[in-house]
Amino acid sequence: MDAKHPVQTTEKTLALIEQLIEGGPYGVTELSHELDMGKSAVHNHLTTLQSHGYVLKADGEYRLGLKFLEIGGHIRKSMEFYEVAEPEVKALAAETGELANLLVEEQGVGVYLMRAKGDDAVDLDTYAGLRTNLHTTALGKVILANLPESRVEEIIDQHGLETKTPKSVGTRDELFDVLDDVRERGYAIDDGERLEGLRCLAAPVKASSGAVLGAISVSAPASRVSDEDLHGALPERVLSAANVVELNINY
Amino acid sequence: MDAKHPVQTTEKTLALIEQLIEGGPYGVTELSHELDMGKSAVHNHLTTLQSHGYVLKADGEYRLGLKFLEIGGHIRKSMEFYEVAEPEVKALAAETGELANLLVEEQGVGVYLMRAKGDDAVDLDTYAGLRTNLHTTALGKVILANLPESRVEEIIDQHGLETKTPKSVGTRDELFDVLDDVRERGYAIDDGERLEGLRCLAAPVKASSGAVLGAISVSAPASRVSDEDLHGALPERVLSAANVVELNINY
DNA sequence: ATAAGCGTTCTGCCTTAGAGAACAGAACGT
DNA sequence: ACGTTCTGTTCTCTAAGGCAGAACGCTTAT
Repeated sequence: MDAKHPVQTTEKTLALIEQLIEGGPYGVTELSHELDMGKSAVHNHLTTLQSHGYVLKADGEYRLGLKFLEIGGHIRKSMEFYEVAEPEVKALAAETGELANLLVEEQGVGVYLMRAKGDDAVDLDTYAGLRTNLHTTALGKVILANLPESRVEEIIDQHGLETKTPKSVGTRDELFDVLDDVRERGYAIDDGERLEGLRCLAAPVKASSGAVLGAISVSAPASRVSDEDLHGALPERVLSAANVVELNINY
Repeated sequence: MDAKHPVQTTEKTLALIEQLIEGGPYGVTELSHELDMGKSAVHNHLTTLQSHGYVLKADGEYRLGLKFLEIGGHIRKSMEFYEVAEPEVKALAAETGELANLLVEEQGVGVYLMRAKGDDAVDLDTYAGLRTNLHTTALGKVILANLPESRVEEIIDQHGLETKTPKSVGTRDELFDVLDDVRERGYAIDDGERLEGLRCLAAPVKASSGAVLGAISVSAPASRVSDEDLHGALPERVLSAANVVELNINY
């Protein structure tokens, strides 16, 4: 939703921050060209951000500081869901030896809260804070499957069904069929849809109200996950982890 | 350093964000009282932040979203030092079974980039992004010891020498004596200074230029770290980890 | 030396942020 | 059902201040 009465000055500051995220470090002149702002305006914004710790100057160039990490870390730490789930996800990674992930939905997209690597884990370039379309991962699908249908429609309308690989779900009907399966099974599977050769299994974490809080998954190369595992031992283990989190949250 | 020509509108937005960090979720009216701003101003700022994903509205209340985690994660991931050091710190935690940490200096304070927990690790409430005064931890001391003396003076002037426990260094002279020791030994020790019963050992990671990039540490309860360990096997292991990082960074 | 680049400062016009009032809706106790 | 009192949101108008553009000091290249 767009703001009815946006604070334009703030939007300029945010545009500047977004630019610094993309590339950088930047000089004042460079940024002023990039953003179509006067040099003085850019300078004023940068020094303001700097005095509050959001931006640093080194060798005459400006870049973002670690204040964003501090704020992000603080926000994550204040989430009960994260605090309860974190040890379970780590345990899951340690026991399976693979990559375990924790995802929540925010504004219709998935946000990774953390990942934990087991001894043999593949090294995807996911990281805490990374956003992903919900329909492209097992984690996302298991969340979509537990949202009201109307909300799913909203999310599709807003974010589309952009597809990463030929195997991905590409149409609305296809997605709803998949979500039906997920609901029936209780977990979601991604067999090479996001990344060729990568198998992924996700289970939902639900509050006592039935609302979905997030999802837990394990990702592993297909070579190490047999078809039997994929429908036997693995879902059992992931569902059990999700269940422990549910119990700990709902006391 | 304060901005010469601060963008006051941006400062109001930042004040609002800082307030949302502290507590929340907040309503518009509540925030307008807290920050001495009109309701319309608060509302305009909040909706502007919301439309850019920084703030979320749920049940009529506003709170910060995970965009900060995304930005922070992105910034951290783009730091070569972090990318190289991260696997070493994890290995250190796994091998020792204790808590391993990674810290960098920014604007005169220490910022934890990550922590990794071994099987027996104590659970301190540090987290990625957390800030700490440099003189209060082994990590910080090992960084101070590798900065130019003039810079150390600056940092003390700016941040003081506030002390957490009676054992901490409390005076300028005492600190410089400690830093001399650290330089001589090559690593820093914190024996219950920050937290009673907690022993901590830190080693610096330096660029080929000699500039200190950050520090690696292991924290463990005193009951599990004998005096011999503290000056024998443990520093050897931590220094080795720091050394590997140095080699990987300097190719 | 000269020039061309940078970041920073300055000034004054004119955009615009925001106080305050008005409004719509929800949540109360009566 | 009713008025009351919260809330978040919209509106208007004017004083405040953002910022374009010019000028300045500095470093680096020619």
